Amino acid sequence: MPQLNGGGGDDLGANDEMISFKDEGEQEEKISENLSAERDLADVKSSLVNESETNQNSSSDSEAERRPPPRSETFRDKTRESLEEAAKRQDGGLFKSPPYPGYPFIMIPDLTSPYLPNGSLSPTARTYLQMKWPLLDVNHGSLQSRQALKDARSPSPAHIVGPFCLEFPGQSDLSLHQFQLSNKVPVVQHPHHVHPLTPLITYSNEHFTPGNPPPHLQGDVDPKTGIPRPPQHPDISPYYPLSPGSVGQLPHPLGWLVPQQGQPVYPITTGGFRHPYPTALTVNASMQSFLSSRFPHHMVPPHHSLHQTGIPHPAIVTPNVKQESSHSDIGLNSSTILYTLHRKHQDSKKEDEKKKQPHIKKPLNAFMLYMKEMRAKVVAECTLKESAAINQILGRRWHALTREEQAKYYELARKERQLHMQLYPGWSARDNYAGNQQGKKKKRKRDKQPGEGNDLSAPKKCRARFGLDQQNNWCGPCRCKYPKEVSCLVRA
DNA sequence: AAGCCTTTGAAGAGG
DNA sequence: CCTCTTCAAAGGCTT
Repeated sequence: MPQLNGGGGDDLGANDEMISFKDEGEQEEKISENLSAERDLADVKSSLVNESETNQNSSSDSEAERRPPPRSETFRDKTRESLEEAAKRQDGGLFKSPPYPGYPFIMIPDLTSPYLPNGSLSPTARTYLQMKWPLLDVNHGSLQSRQALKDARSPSPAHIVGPFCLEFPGQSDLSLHQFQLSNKVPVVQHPHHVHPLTPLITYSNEHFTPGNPPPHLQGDVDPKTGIPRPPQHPDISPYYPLSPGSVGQLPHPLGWLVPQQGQPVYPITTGGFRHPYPTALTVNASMQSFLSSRFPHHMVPPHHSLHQTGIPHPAIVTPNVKQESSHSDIGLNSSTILYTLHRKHQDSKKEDEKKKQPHIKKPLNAFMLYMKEMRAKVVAECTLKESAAINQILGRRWHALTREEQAKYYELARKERQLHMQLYPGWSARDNYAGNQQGKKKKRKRDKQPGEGNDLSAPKKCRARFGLDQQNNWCGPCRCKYPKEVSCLVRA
């Protein structure tokens, strides 16, 4: 695969790798898809959203707007400007300008909302703060915040309904939540699997501005473990566990806006607890020390698995421990957890001794990084929860990205691989193959042949074969047009 | 409980 | 070199 020339310069090296197509049908489909998907989306939107909504939502980075050939002053530019301006007003420069001018995931809270009297935090901003920094006391869970939400959604389009995902790329999270609230969809679906303290950030060191962390983050305490953490190595991947202090020092220009996954790309398995909100409730300091002492070879892989910072690399996953990360653990008292872990540890001790090598996961590729970042947003926008469907949407959006936008992720992935190589010099992807994994069953071979029909890939084939213009030639399932198609693929 | 589904990309295996 | 396969994430669904 082509690699970005890691060198500075631009993402020119990414040109060759931007969009690769596997076969003609696919290519044909993709091309037509790229050209029509947005149109389809627009159709669906327009049929569902009234004009005022549309206008309101038009302040977005919608895919259609993202790539207008003559790009004088795009919407994003405007929104970015307004964002910067608002950020300056609000935080005196806390929020820096985006490192990626074309950053596609700007979700602008309505900073000019009428609900921002006297310069106080707007409800939208409160929502974001709550989402991103739940430790902040921003009317957390209070009636006030709910009222704020309620107020903010007052103009929500109650008429908008749909079993499938409505793609409103530029829609702010809050507005999307408004949609869902108005659609009687379970309350605010803010990204549950987003760790609010580990926003997706770039590798660029320039974002690691040494400064005083926010008061609530003072002391660089791991939100998961509750224990202090050593300073971050400047080279460490931002996808690796970040101390909240670091995060606090990371004024990712859009960090509070970006819908990120809370987990690092390599989910830290501190004590095996892997929860969307791994706060001190999940693992406290004593728990951490217990785990450290009780699971030395579990959690402390060979020397190379510890980054020079002393932070275990998140790519290291010990399957047994991961099993223990059941969400059901939440709510158990510490002694119960300790006992359970102890017993499980006893049970798996022998097995662990056999396989001393921890499972080092593959570094994430560009698309995986993109998915990781955008999944929460798509989930929030959709009523869909099934990852297969979500991934389809993400795949489309991936192709809809501009080269610059994709290049960002290719670059991130490249650095991810570099760091991975440095951390695990002897590691090979082969190590993770099922054949080399003890106790791990080999996945079923997916022998999908191109000619196969009647499978879930059929819609693709019809679309690729006949194109969107000749949908009358499509088979039944294939007529389920995007984005309905996605829901069609989801077995109800 | 384990595996599937679904996406893209990286990397290994094999011809 | 080319093609095929596996795995990385995710979580609901299926077996």
